[in-house]
Amino acid sequence: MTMTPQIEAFVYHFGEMGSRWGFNRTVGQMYALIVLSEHPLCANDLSEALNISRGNVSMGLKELQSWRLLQEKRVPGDRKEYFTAAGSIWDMAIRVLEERRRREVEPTLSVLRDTLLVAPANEQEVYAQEKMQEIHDLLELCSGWADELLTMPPQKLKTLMRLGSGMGKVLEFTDKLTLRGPEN
Amino acid sequence: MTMTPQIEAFVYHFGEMGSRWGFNRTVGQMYALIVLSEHPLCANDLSEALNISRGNVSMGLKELQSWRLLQEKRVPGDRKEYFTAAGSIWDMAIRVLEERRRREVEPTLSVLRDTLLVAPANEQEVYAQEKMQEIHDLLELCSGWADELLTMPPQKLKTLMRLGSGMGKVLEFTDKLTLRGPEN
DNA sequence: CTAAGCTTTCAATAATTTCTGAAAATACAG
DNA sequence: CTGTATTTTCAGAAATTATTGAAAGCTTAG
Repeated sequence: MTMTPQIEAFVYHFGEMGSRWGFNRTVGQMYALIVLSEHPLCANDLSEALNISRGNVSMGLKELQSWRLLQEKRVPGDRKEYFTAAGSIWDMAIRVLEERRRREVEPTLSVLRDTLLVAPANEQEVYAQEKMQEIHDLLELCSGWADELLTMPPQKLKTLMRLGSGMGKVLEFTDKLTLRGPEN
Repeated sequence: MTMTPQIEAFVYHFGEMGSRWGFNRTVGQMYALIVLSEHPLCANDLSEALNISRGNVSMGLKELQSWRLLQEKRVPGDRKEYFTAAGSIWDMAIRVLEERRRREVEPTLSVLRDTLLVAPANEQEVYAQEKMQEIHDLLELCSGWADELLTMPPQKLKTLMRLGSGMGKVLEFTDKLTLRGPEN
């Protein structure tokens, strides 16, 4: 397992970005390499290609699996476990978003809900609760919308995204509908 | 400056989540406290309330300003600088998203564009480039869509988000339109 | 059952990030 | 200007996070 300079460039870049996506450098590198490899890779391949210890690879694989990003492959007569990326690039994006919502947004919503149940004890808390309510409502709105989008068939979602500025027009139309709808 | 237990709970929680949003614990705490405070806070208020050094506060404020999240207030006859949150909660969300796209997605797109300009040198790179092209296209689609959404008047965006499952129906309608449109 | 081939675990260590506090720089009232 | 209040900077310390590697734990072919 050796990486070509091109592949190496992307793998290292993705490693740097990794922390932004919720995992650390080596986990990012591992995933990038797996995604770019046509054939399944085993732990040793990763360890050698990325120059990281076998133990680190093991932990990284566990992490990637907790994100449901890997597909395990077994080769008959070979005891090693091999891995490829689970699903398409689109699937990967959806899984990362789902998982991040679960890990980042839900806990915050939970804290906010708890806090908002308690009556404000003074002037200061009245204001703070107003703000927390706003944050709560915004997060809940976004979270619900994300749900909606993520469960949509990918093809439909792509259509929606490609609508571009057309979306404004569509909205003017639906605006009129929802004003007469059950909510509002 | 003392925090009530309620406010403290949220401030600390937001500190923990902070790293997910692109800044560190104390910067997250500082921002949460500023958002929840009705009155402008100065560096000393933050330093005392959060038990962090004056120097740390100074760096944190600089960081928050680079995200365009603070509004500076000056009190006549007082040399200190005071800060409040810039804009509404909604504005804050939009700024964080804008900034994150700039800091996280753009660099990746740039690396991908560069890499995709070079002809694949072998079998392995042919496959890798296919995948990188897919990633590039997805990122660009999302990035362009985010642009669209973020420049939309907030009221319109809220309407769109509240559409919920109605969006599927709207899409079936627009599907027919775009099939006849200039693209596709 | 046994032993070889892999994987996992985890204490120790390394690397990175964050934080402090004192000194330097800046801003401003008088 | 001057003197003081305030902010910024940054080298070193502390805290956190990531990584290693050796030992223990599985798994499976024979």
